[in-house]
Amino acid sequence: MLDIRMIIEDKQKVADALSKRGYVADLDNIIVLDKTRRSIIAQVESKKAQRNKASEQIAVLKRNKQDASELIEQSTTIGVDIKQLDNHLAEVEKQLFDAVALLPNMPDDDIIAGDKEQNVVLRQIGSKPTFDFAPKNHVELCTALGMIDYERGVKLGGNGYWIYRNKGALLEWALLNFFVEQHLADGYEFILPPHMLTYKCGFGAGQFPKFTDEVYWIDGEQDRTKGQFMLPTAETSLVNMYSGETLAQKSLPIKLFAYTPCYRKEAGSYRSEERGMIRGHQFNKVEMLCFATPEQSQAIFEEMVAKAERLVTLLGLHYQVSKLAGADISASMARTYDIEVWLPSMGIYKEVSSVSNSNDYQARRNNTRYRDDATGKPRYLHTLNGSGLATSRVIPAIVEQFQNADGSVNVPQVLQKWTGCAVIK
RNA sequence: GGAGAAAUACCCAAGUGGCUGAAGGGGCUCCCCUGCUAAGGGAGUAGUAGGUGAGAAGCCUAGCGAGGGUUCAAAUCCCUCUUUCUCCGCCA
Repeated sequence: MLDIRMIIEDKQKVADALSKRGYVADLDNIIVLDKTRRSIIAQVESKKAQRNKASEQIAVLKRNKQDASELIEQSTTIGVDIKQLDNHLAEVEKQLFDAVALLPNMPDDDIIAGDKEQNVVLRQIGSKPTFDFAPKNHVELCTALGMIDYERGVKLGGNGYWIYRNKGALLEWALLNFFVEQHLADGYEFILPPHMLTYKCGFGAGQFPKFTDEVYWIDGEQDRTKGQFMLPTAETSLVNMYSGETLAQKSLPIKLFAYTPCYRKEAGSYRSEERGMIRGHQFNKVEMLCFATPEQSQAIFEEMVAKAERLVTLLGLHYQVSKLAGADISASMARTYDIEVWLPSMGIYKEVSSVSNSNDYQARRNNTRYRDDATGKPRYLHTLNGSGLATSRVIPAIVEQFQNADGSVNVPQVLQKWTGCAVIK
């Protein structure tokens, strides 16, 4: 949610920032609605002041057993006007709110305009592995090694589901353990949230109303605002943990991480290059989420990027870090860096972590504030999130980058204490 | 799933239609008094959101779990919802 005041005071700045996404906003409509809103408020409030005065006088008269019928009549008339104006006001406010809620976040100043093609690779770590044999893709490898059962997964869950088995399940679990261990070492708090969330969470995270139909609803067919949906990422739950609250400044930054499966419809997104575990309806992810003051937030962002990078580095994977261009940043975010691992079979770098700063966009939507020590006033805080990491993208990278000529796969050293083996064959 | 009870400020709590934006207590902040393992006295203590202002000045509006309604007037009466507690049922 953007600040309406900012839209009114500096329309051009907002329009320019949004245009970096290729987003054309009807800000004039918002400004007109706000003007209307103010004028109605001025009217209805002066009427209410009148009525309050009359009520006071009526009370005095009644106490003195005097006749108040004239004032009561007056007050009745005022009441009719108030009701009318209030109804009109509610209508205008809803229109205004909906219009502003639809606007995406403003990319930070240093974010460049344009789509994916404008993304900038900040750094590449490690190098592409070379093979003196014909490398296989992760679907072949995982199937042959009995790690993933794609066919029976479809039997159970339908298209887009798989089963982790045997060493595959062990490797998955090892990754999760590894991530948890690392985040705990950094002092992040471990959270296991509910997987089914209320509409408000989706709105607060900035995913609704735009993506309302891209999550799984378990009820609320008639009225989505009363239903529950399966979370598409732990961010949706974590970012709403303190909604409606005003935190003490000294409690910030708050650093959390959660493990949850993520449930996504991913309707129409299947491409042959996304076979296997690249895009499923359910995948495991560890998510980091921080609440920070505006002053802290940039440093926290860098910290989270560094944390995600360290996980990939410790696994020994070759990866790169991309700074996303305006149109590639999701709607709620002002800045996003992707960490992308090399997938030999596809010849591309695929995202395993996306670290973003929402600034106060989400906090405005879910009303999360902190009390500023200097002014004593509440202020919206900043929310940051980042995967750390999504396992469904990491396992393909591991099996493909660490495969041997005989079809076996080397297990990253840091995971071996959980897998109990150095090679999966 | 059913029945009942409750929700008031940092905490406890009074308040069944009008001088209640809210008694009283605790806590906290400040001041005064007194020297001794602390006590007493006094003052302050609804934050917030919104409108109008140059304005963290005034003035106004809203705000007693949330949302509606009745009324000239609602913390107080009515309806719906949420949460908590108690009891009953269900529990792969």
